[in-house]
Order: sequence, then C-alpha cells, then structure tokens
Amino acid sequence: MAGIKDVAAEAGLSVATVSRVLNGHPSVSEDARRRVTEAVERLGYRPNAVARSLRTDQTRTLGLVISDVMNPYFTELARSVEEEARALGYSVIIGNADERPDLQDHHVTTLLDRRIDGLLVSPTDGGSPGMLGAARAGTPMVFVDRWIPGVDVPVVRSDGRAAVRDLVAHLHALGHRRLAIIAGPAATTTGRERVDAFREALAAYGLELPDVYIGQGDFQAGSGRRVTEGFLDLAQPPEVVFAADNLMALGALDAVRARGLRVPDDIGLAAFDDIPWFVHTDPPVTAIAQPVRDLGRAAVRALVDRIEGGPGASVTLPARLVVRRSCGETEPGIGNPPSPVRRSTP
Amino acid sequence: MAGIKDVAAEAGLSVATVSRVLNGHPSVSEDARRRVTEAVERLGYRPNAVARSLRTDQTRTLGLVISDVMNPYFTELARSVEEEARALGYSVIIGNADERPDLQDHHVTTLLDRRIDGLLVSPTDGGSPGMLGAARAGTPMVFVDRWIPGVDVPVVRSDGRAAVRDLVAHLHALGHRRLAIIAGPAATTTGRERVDAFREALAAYGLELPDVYIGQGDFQAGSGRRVTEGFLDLAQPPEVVFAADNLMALGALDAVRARGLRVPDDIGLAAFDDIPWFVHTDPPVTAIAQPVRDLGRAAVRALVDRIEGGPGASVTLPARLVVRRSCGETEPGIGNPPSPVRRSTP
DNA sequence: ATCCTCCGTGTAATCGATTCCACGAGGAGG
DNA sequence: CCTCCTCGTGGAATCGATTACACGGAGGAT
Repeated sequence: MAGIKDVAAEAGLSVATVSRVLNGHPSVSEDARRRVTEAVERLGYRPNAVARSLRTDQTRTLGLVISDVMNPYFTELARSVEEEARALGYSVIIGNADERPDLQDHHVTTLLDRRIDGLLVSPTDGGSPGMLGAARAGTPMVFVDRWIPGVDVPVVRSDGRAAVRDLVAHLHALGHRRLAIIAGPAATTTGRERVDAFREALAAYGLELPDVYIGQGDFQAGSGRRVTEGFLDLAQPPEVVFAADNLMALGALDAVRARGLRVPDDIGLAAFDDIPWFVHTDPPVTAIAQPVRDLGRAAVRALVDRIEGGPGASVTLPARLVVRRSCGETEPGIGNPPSPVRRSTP
Repeated sequence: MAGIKDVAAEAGLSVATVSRVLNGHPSVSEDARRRVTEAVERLGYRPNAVARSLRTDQTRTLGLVISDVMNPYFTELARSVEEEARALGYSVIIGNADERPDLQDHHVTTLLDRRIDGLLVSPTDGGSPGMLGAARAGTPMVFVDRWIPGVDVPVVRSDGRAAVRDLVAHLHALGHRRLAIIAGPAATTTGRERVDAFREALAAYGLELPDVYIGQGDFQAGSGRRVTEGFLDLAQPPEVVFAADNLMALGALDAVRARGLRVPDDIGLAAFDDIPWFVHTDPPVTAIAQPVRDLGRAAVRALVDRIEGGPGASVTLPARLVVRRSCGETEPGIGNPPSPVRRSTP
C-alpha cells in the first residue's frame, strides 16, 4: 500500500509538505497543494491511522463497555453512542461484558492497550480492578446508565424515581395492593436504586414491600423466570410483578405462561426499560421508558468534553411511564389503541 | 505512561531483551526473564498496541460491517463473531451501516485506515465502491449472510430453501392457498433468494405467486407495515403473509392489529429469522431460524484462515422451520406447549 | 592451546506518519 | 545597498515497539 513517501515522490515534494497539505496546514502554496492532491488521487493514497496515532498520541476512538449487547436497551444505547461519536469525528469500539467482571476487565484492558482516547462504561459489578485502575490513572472516562459510588467520574443516566411513582399510582388506582419486584444485582447501582424507588413509592400509599416480595435477579431472562416461579408458589402471591429490566420481564412472562396463567387476569406485569417488542407481546407490557437516544448523545458529549480537557459534567434525564395492558385495563372493556412501532431512526 | 524503555531501565537490560521476554522469544536467560517480569509488574507496564501494530503491520483486529445493529439477528451475529474472534486472539470493531451504502462505505474506509487484518461484511446493497475496491485490493475479506455475486470472496451463509419448503408444506396442510411475501430489497442476495425459494416451493404444490402478492420491503419494520396494508386492501387479500425478515414481520403484525384484525384467525403470518421475542408475541410467530451462532463462528474461522494465507472456504448451513401459532393451529383446540426462552449463552 | 559454535545480549534500523528547526528567496524599510 | 521579516519548503528527530545483525564469552572438538 502506498505511503506518504510515495506521494511525496509522485508530487515531487517532501513528505513534510505532503503531511501539511493532508492536515490542512495554512503555510502551503496553492501549487503544492494541487500537486499533492493530484498525487494522492492518482495513487489512491490513504493515510495510515496507526502511524498517525503513534505520533500524535491520539486515536480519535472511544471505547464503550456495556453489560449485555443482546439486551435491546444496550443495543440502542450503543447505536446512539456511535452516531453521536461519528458526528464528532470519533469511532467507537464496543466491548460486551456479558455481565461478567472478568470480561469487562478484558475489554477495558484491550481498549487501553489500543490507546483509545476515552472510555464509556456501564459497569457490570462493583467494578473490576482494571477499570478502577484506569479511572485512577486519569483515563478520560464517563459512566453511563450504571455507575460506581465513590469513584470520581461523571455519570450520565436516567432517573426513574418519578416514573416509578407514576407506575405505583397507576397500579394503586387499578386496585392492586400486593406488589412485588424482581430486582437487579445488588452490586449494580440500577439494581439497588430501582428497588429503593419502588419501596419509597409504595410507602407513599401506605404499602409495604415485604422481603418475600423482593426477588433477586441478575438482569437476565432466566432469573426473571425463576423469581416469578417463586412468587407464584407463595401462599399469597403478589398481584403485580415489577421487573427491573426488560429481559427479566420476558422471563416472568414465560413463567406465568408455563403455569397456564394469564397476564393481567391472574397476575400483572410491569417492566423497567421499554422496547419496541413490548407493544406486540401478549399482552402489551406496561413499562418505564428511558430516553436512551439522549443518554447516548449526552454520554459522548461529556466524554469528548473530558478528552478535550473540560470538566465533563454529569447528566441525569427523567424516564417516563408508558401504560399498556399488562397490569389490567384502565378503562374496563375498552382497549388502548395500538401504538405504532417505535423505530429509532433519527 | 511507562514505555518499554522505562522497563528496560528498571530491569537493567536493553529494550531488545525486554521485547523478547514480552513476546516469549526462547533465547532469553531465566534471570533476565525474571527481572523483566518484575520490572513490568512494578511499573504496571502495558505494551502500546499502536506502536506494535505499526512495526509488525498487523493489528489483530477484525472489522465487522453489518446492515442494522438494531435487528436482533445481526446483534446475535455480532456477538458470536466477537466471541469466536476473542477465542482466536482477535478483537472486533463493529460498523453499523443502517442499510445505507454511504455509511457502509464510511465504515469500510475507516476500518481500512486503521489497518484491520480482515473484514467481515454483510453488504447492504449491490456493494459500495470502497468495499469493492478493498476486495479487489486483496484485503482479507469474507461475506456473511448476504454477498455480492461475481466478487471473489468466500461466503458464509445459511440456506433457507429447505426450510421455506417445510413452511409452505405446513401452510398447505393448514389449508392455506393464497400466500403472499414481503420481500427484502432486490439489491440484496437474501432479498431475492427468499422470494425465489418461496416461489419454487409454491410451484411444487401447483400454486402461483402473483405479482400483487409480492410486496417490496426494505428489511425495516415500517415497510412491513405498509406492504401489509396494501395486501389487506386487495379485493382478495392473501391468507398468509410471509415476511422476509423479523423486523418486517413486526411491522406486519402492527398493520394487522391497526385494522382490528387478528392473527391467525383473519390472516396468517410467518417470518424469516427467528428471535426470542417471537415466543411471546400475540400470537407466537412461526419462523425460520438460522444457526446464527454457527454462522458467526464459521465466518470468523474462514476470515482468520484467509488472513493466515489459507483459502478461506465458503460455508453454507441449513436453516430450520419453527412452527408456532401465527398461521393457525396444527392440532385444533390444543395449543403448543410454551417453549422456553432461548437465551444465547454458550 | 586453538578454533568453532552457540547462547544471551545490545546497538541500531525500521514501520509511517507529524512537527521542530533551519534555510533560501523575495519584499519592505531604512 | 544592507538588514530584517515573512513565506514556503525540506531535513531530520520523534512516537514505542520489533528484529536483523554484531559481539563477547563459555564450552566442546581437535
């Protein structure tokens, strides 16, 4: 493949001048600029990004380490991150941690070895050693969705408290009193937070959240299924189950169906994280929607700001409740009109 | 950040020796090896992958350019590709083309500039100039899922012909005769191929595939919706609609519901590409499942083989039909037992 | 004892760019 | 006419690794 030297030879100039033309440096004559441009064209020359990165010590690449690509929430997040990064002239390398701290560490290490300019992380667990080390070493970094308390890194996330209050109000209005939750891992902030928000919202209606109504999940479908089975085995099962993420809600739906029971007649279901498919499940699932697209954008902007020496402020965006039919009919006998598929094209 | 020189100084040896230890070169004394290891440990040294790549002219990185990350089929493909690549000591950079040739070109160019070792592509369209150029220039490359006829690159894909025959047999047994298809873009191989397979399978039962029963879609939900509306407006609408991918099936489901009609009573639905959510839609959707995981694995292996100078053989794997309830009950009155959620954890 | 090997190590070239510094030409000002 | 800038350009150092080649010392063969 042709290098800058070949271009210089072809144009009859030095590599220095060629480089200057390539980088839009002002002090180059019009004639030289033209000759270089033509030589580049003739040779089909493309600068070697590896060499450039070595010299300039910047790769114009961002790393994104997420917990689970197969989760539509993170897929959409990844997409919006890439979009915004591209608009700002950066590439993105995605690492899928699959909720495993060791994999998370692997990706963080690999990305750091490649000298990415900044790191976007949604930490799987309390945080792996490599990641904490990177944060301490001063690698530009921003947490997205989840974060680690006590680590001094900006956080871009969505606050579901208000939406959870709306959800509980909705359930209460429907006459439900025994409400249970399938929690995420206690090691994650989102795991703890959603349980807390739920408990607080219940308290506002004088309702308790007994321990037997708190199931321990891991943000994967399988755990939603197991926890729901446990709830159904109780002497007094809950009237509604609130899953802390969409995959666990899928598992819950599964468990209910396996018993030959029906949603919402036999038991209600609600989920955190809305996804297009919830419109088409049987029944459509009531969910709390995060502004994923905006989260991705804000996260990239905060990170790029840090990279360029700025403070990189934290951002918190509100989530909102989307009522469908999985907790019972709001107006008995009249179904909600079907909502259109929400496709995420800008 | 500490470089190899710092390690050499700390260990009291030359950079050459340090490099040899790092790369497991045999001719290094046990003593030197120990001192280097300790120095590396003390300094928390990590080799600079950028510098290494420049010198060795290999990045141990694969590029994967896919048509649409939000499509669960491609998400799963990306995941299995990354998994297999990691096992083989490679990283993967994913580029999302969003079914746009210009974006596809952007990613191919960026990846090539970064000097990735090989490229995995699922071409969006007839193929963009940059991509064809790369193929001609001899960049190790493998097509996955879709391909471009006439371009000499190995193809790893799934053959749905047999499964489509099974589907038509199933529909015929159910008494359906008027069958329609929502096709993908004619510019993609999968788009054309699925229509052809469908037409052939129909012919085997003496059935026609009239032009009005071929709707032109673009693999996105919106097009599935529009095409289905067209079918429903026909004087004689089809009895079953076969969508050439899962997103268009979602759109079809949408359109049917918007009319207040029901699946499968008023119209049947089947889809190419099975996904976990199809178990939970109303009703569960009959679909043709590709061995996505195996495709990803095979694609990576073929590509790595090419990179290492091998021929990189093409691979074709069979797809299979998964019967659910969206085309009518197989045994009237008795529902299928609910299938467990298919999670893709290895 | 001499010579030849082999082994472990170090010196320096190299990969492909960017960029500091020096240099020559030409113009302005005295 | 001399001096001093400015402008466009080129030479060469540099980024952090890998690796060809050279070299000195130890040990075996003769």
